[in-house]
Amino acid sequence: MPKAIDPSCAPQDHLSRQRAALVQPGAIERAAGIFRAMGDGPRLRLLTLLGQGEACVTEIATAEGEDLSTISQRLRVLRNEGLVSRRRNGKHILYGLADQHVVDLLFNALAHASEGRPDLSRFRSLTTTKE
Amino acid sequence: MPKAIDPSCAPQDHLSRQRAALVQPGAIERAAGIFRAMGDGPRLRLLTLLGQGEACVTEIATAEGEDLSTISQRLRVLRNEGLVSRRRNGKHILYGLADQHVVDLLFNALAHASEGRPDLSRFRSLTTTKE
DNA sequence: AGAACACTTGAACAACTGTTCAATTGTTAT
DNA sequence: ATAACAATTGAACAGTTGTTCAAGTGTTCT
Repeated sequence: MPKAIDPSCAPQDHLSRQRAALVQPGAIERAAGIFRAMGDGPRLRLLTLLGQGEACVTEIATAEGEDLSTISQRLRVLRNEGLVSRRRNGKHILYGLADQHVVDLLFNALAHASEGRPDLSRFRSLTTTKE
Repeated sequence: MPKAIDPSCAPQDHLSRQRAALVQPGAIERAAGIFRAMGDGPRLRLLTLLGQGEACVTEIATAEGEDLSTISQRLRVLRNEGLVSRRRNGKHILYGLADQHVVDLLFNALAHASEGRPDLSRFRSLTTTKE
């Protein structure tokens, strides 16, 4: 029974799929950097915490039960990818989520990762939308 | 001039910010896993390629100029996080993006990473929406 | 000015990750 | 059944990453 059941993978089909430049290569690398920064449990927890509003480093450290240095290092990674905002307030330095894009990414991934949809109602609203 | 300019970081404020259980802890870990899988240039390129439609491993390998094994390993990581779909077609195994969530994450991050907005018009439509 | 607080940084070390290779499985064709 | 093709797997090695520590910067208070 010599029947062809390989309709979508003919040899010439392979050649036709040229390496598409759908997005500029730099964009992919930057996006990967963003994902890499978010691809760490402790760091992602930190972002969700900042999703509730701005917080200073000490505040975050006590909330997470970690020391200042560790938190500062995690924030550095997030900052290098432009995921968090940073402003001084007296002695303290307040961190927040950088923009709505970050909120969306967080929201999207958490929604995907949660079967019984979580309560993210307080999330979007507190994005420090003040410019 | 002894003026207090530290309104948002009083000590009692720090204590009030309880470790919020906005999302279940497992969800954060899973989301981190997803981001980690996407946080690698070659793997992310692979996802954008699959964003154009299903492709078999050989096809992907020639498009990327890599060998089968390397591509297969990358796909394994993506598969472990549920980011890609997989189905057999004759000799070949066709991979695609798992669902709309993945498309959204990709779209979102690429949009964030691109200043001069890229042409992603062909992206959303070809999501292998067939179940 | 000095002391105390808030945070950052570079270096070092352990843990993890990506690629490659060789061997293996599953499918189709002869 | 044997051969050829398509893809997967485990192991090994190199490169990367996260945490911790000790030392440093900048700010406020007295």
